[in-house]
Amino acid sequence: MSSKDKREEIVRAALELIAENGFHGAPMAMIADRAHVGAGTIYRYFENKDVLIAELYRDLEERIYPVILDGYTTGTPFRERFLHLGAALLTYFIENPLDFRYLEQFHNSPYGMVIRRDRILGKRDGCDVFRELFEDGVAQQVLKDLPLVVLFALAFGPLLAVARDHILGFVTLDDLLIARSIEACWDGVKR
Amino acid sequence: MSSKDKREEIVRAALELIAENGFHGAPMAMIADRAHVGAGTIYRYFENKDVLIAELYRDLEERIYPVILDGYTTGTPFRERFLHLGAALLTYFIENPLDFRYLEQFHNSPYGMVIRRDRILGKRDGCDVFRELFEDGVAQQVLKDLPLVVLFALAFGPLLAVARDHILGFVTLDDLLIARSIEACWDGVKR
DNA sequence: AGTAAAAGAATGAACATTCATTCCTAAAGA
DNA sequence: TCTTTAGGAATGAATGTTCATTCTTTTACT
Repeated sequence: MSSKDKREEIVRAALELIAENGFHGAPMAMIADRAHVGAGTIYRYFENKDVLIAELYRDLEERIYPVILDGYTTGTPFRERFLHLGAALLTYFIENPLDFRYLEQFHNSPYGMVIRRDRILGKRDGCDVFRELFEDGVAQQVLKDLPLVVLFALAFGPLLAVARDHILGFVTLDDLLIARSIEACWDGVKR
Repeated sequence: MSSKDKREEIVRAALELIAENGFHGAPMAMIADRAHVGAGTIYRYFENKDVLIAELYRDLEERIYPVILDGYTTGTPFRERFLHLGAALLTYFIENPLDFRYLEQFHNSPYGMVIRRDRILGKRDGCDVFRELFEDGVAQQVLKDLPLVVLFALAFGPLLAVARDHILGFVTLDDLLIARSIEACWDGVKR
């Protein structure tokens, strides 16, 4: 197994275990076992568990980003752009439940809070399509006249909640339900 | 200190620490310290940590319930009832951030999942105002024709997201913003 | 005094991390 | 070509720490 593959095995194993059982249901020894790797080997690739968790998050973001931007064009009307991103995101989560669950874990942890805080209070990074889109929507007066943060909450809150319910098996979303859910998110933020 | 008080001190300390630092940032010894109680004493009141966590949750529900039902009447039009419950809930969370944070922790843990599953997939208990309200709204055709679970997600998703952002200090909600946020939730679910 | 409650030190299990050792590969020497 | 040998990679047992829980001692009440 190449060095690259080994790193990927570790990342995959960690993602699975953390998504399924949370950070504390994923001891390093268990991650090592599932990756078919010695416990010490993980530390050749990641300084410690926190670093592993953080890099996992970055890997994930990089994987998601191109997928939801596929077919996204800044030229189309605002509503269409919104619906595109929403549907793409929701679809991605439904097709990659482990990714979703990992992100949720990460989000609700001290690690995630810091990132969220940085992102919301200014610090720019790759993931600014959403910010740009929403700022645009406010400027064009197609969105409600509310603080950006609130608009984010109104749009992503229900989206994530719906995704969670699907992934936990409380409801089964087909393409129609996905589209109608995103429309509902739109109804929440549109002026 | 009476036996009742001691139990309450333990509950209060546990709530604070868990809300602030998560389940794993709240070791029993620390809870004991903050409650001005010996570590062993906790075990006179709660069989183990899991039981403490679960009872804390039940205590919390019992405290919230009467507050949000205050002034709620089944006679008024659907929209009003929805707005009342939404605003009451959001206001409660904003006034009791520790309660909110604890509930979030609980929600995103194995403990909470089980409860959620039971509640959604039938098993009735005290907290059925919401279910009744929503079933009513579907029957009256004032709500979108979507599965109940999805309607819940559309209504509570943004509400909780907004509460979180306020409590984490990403935005400051005043009465107007609260009202407008709930209105937006309403826009999301109304037909 | 006798009993129940409280305290906090002791225990042992779980875990992240380290490190002495083994394994593998590939270059060097014959 | 075959053998030796260095150097990095991998391993997993050992370590030290953190915690929930238990146990023994101390305190307070009747």
